[in-house]
Amino acid sequence: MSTTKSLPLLEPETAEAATPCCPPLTERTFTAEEAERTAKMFKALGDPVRLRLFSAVASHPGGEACVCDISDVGVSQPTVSHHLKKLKEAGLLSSERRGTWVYYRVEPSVVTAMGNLLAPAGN
Amino acid sequence: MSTTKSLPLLEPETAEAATPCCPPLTERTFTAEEAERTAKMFKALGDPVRLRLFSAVASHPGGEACVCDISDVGVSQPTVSHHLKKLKEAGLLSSERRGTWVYYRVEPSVVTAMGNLLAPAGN
DNA sequence: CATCTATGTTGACGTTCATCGAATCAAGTG
DNA sequence: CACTTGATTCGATGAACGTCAACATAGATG
Repeated sequence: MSTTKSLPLLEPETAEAATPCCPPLTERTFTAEEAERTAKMFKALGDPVRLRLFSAVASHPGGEACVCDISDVGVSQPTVSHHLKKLKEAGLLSSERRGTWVYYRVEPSVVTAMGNLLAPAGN
Repeated sequence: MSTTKSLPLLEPETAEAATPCCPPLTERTFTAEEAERTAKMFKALGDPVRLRLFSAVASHPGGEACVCDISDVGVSQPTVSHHLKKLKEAGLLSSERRGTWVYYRVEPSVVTAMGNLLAPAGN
């Protein structure tokens, strides 16, 4: 697909977006690059369908769920797959195939890092 | 249109997006409506320019800043104004005019609520 | 091998979004 | 009054996004 020049720097799909990134939003003004990277994570949760899919996975026992368990969000199967991919690219989910089914799992460190961006200790 | 700004809840139309909303994402699957509402807040931070503006305000002494102090993000003045409005509509910022300048301030309760969505106590 | 089921991928389509320039308005200052 | 800061509007443009239908793939099973 070769994304074009919209990203000056790296964008190896799944991995880089997951890097812990930045200090709390309250600590200092973000640089353009930090903002670019962090915005991707927020944007990933900025869609209702993705938010539902994410909370479905996150609230499943063990923090993981089969696609078949969570795909009842009112959109077609390819659309579900598309959104899960986005969440994966943002580093919020990881996936693993086990036999017939594919399981998605929450990446707790990334989610916690996002939380700390917003609610640093004692704020 | 500034009615007495004694307390931090917002204009009629902007109020909905600001309501604290939902349980932690890990607690249970979001309903469509909850997802719709919550996604708006994440989407508001899902843009690099808005993220920079927000962190600029949040990191200013006192959690508030004049537009003139933060508008150096590489986009035109109407665009800055546009993004600040979006952040306001999402409930993340509030604004107040003092003399010549307009000051934007972080709404800590809303930001904290967002943080708790992601990082509930002890997770 | 043939076939079924569960997912991922592709390509297209319409919609929303970010951005701009330029103009204009509103509020406040001196 | 002129000047400044910031918000608002308008039209326009290109990019990004959400969605689906159709196709492709991987594993299980017959």
